[in-house]
Amino acid sequence: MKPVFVEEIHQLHAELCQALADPKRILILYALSERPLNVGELTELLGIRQSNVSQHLAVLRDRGLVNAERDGTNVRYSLKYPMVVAALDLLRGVLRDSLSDTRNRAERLMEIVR
Amino acid sequence: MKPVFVEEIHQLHAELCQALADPKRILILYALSERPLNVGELTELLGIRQSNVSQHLAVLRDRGLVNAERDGTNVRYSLKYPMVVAALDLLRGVLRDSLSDTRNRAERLMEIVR
DNA sequence: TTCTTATATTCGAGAGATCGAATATATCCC
DNA sequence: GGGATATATTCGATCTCTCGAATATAAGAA
Repeated sequence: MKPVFVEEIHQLHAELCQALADPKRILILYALSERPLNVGELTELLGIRQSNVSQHLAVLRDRGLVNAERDGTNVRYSLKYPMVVAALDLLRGVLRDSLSDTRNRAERLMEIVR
Repeated sequence: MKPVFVEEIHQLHAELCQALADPKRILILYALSERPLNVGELTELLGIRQSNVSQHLAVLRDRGLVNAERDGTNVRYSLKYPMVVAALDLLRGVLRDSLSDTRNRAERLMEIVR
């Protein structure tokens, strides 16, 4: 495998992470991990403009992370790879540890300052 | 827990993902998962400017993903949470599946077009 | 066809990310 | 102290992201 392809893999890998790098898209993915939802339901859930929801869904579609199935006038979105949510869960664990570390460090510093 | 805090968690979660959303930072994290490295070694590995490496390391530091330990004139960086690389591995798996799906779809389409 | 509802796309403004170049800081050695 | 090396930061240009507003498309009902 040529180095140029290796770099392209890392680019795609980064673009996948980029798709997760927005709080609303994270919410969308977690919601879809429960059950498929159409755009209207997601719009109500997120409490933002419908066009904005569609824009975020377009990002997730571009990255191949969701399926879109038209059902009459609705479009039903579903999660394509549950592993994405597993990855998000791992990162949430990292976040928890990181916050805990930060808090403990702050507490130690407070002891010294007191 | 108040809704405002829930939203802040999703914001932090997204910021964590954002830290992974760059090919060079992904390479840095994978390299550090093998062993701690100093800035010079990372610069050589990535083949980019030293200032750029420092900038990427600053992002990872800000998000609390790496430790930086000064050793004389060098600074040794190490991975703080191996789970981050586990999450990257999961996403790489998703990427592989996604590419495989795309290829298979293209093959089926070629059958029809032929 | 026209009307209505659901969803998608386009556009432009503002915010944010990335880079190289230049400069600053920190440590060590003399 | 001064000089050398390693790393960090700042600055400005360019690019990308996100949003709301407006508009476009698609399907169904009348």
